[in-house]
Amino acid sequence: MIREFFKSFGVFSEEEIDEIESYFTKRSIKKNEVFLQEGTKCTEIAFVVKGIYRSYYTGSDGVETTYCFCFPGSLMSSYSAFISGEPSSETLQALTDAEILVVKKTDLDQLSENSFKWMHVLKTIAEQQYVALEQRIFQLQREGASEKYNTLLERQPIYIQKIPLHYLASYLGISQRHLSRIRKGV
Amino acid sequence: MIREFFKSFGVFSEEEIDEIESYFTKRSIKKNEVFLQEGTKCTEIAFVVKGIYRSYYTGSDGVETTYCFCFPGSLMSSYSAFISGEPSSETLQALTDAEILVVKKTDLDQLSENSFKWMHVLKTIAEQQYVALEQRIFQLQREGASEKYNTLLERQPIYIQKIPLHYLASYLGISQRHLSRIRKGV
DNA sequence: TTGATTTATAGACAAATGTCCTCTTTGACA
DNA sequence: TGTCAAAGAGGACATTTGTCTATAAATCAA
Repeated sequence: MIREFFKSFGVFSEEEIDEIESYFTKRSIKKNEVFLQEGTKCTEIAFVVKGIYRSYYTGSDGVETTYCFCFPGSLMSSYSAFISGEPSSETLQALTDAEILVVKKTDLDQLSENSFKWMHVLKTIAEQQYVALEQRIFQLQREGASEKYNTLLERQPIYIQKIPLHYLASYLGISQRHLSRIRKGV
Repeated sequence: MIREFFKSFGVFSEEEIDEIESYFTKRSIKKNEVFLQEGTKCTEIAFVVKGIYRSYYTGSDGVETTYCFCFPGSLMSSYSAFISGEPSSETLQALTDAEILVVKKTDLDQLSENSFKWMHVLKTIAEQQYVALEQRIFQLQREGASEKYNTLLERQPIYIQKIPLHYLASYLGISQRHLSRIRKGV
């Protein structure tokens, strides 16, 4: 799975992907355990093999807001904290028992500083992350609550099946009460 | 101004910046003129020297939503369209008489394919864009309308002075009627 | 200057959404 | 298995926000 992920960038040879794989260490995480805690630095990045993760941040009022979810086949980190080196404003927590492949940020930094291919891949990742966020901005900005839910149903039906509703509501920027209403079709 | 911009990445020599400058062509644009039209491909990127630009997209209902604003000292393009090569979903329009420095996308693509420094700079730009969007997500997701307006007042007071309110309202994802109420302090 | 357009405010009302609370179901686990 | 916590639905009501409309002020072009 991780091989396909790195192949998809279309720049690495089989041998290089062998080497890439060797940088990653397998780790198992139990439900509700935290991979990265708000306020700490992001020193490693994970590739999700199994399970679902949730990223959330805590407002000044203490309320937790769900920023996003991570599914198998994709990278997981507090990307802003990874980029900046500053303490993370997000917490990454497993919603189910999970399995990840972990790589040190220092390894990645070193690779990118010394390899054009890696620099290229990390640029591509940054761009992909940007495009994904733009889509969310469009949604948060112009859609009403029920449209948001329907868009989610269409584009990411797996979200609805696997994730507790109050997290989804928070992700969509609405209250759980209201999401319940929407689901009822009112 | 554009020299400072490229110097800020900390990788280019004075001579290289001379060369970079030579890729850019000056262009004047009148108020309300369009730099990039929704549905067309993004073949050039601009550095804003003077004036304010607005990026907006049109929903299936025909309503225009303001995605962001561009001020002097920063790059302007439909970044998603620039990345993907697909037709832009945004229109870039001058809100005032403006002056920009334009570079061809093909030039930039060629530079990044052949230069580690450029690849590095473009990666950095992508990351900066990501971080800025994340901040907006946080705001759109968890803040109420009046908080959004106050945050805007604090962080980007220049927005409020220079930009018509209905664009600001659209940018914040609220109606102009409501923004007017908020300003009145109700 | 004059007239037209844009910009900002605001009243009245309807619709959307949030808060607080309760109840039922489900699932985890001791 | 029994108990407890988590998850989801929903009633009642308050608040927020949107829509439609009108008006005044500001801006701009002829």
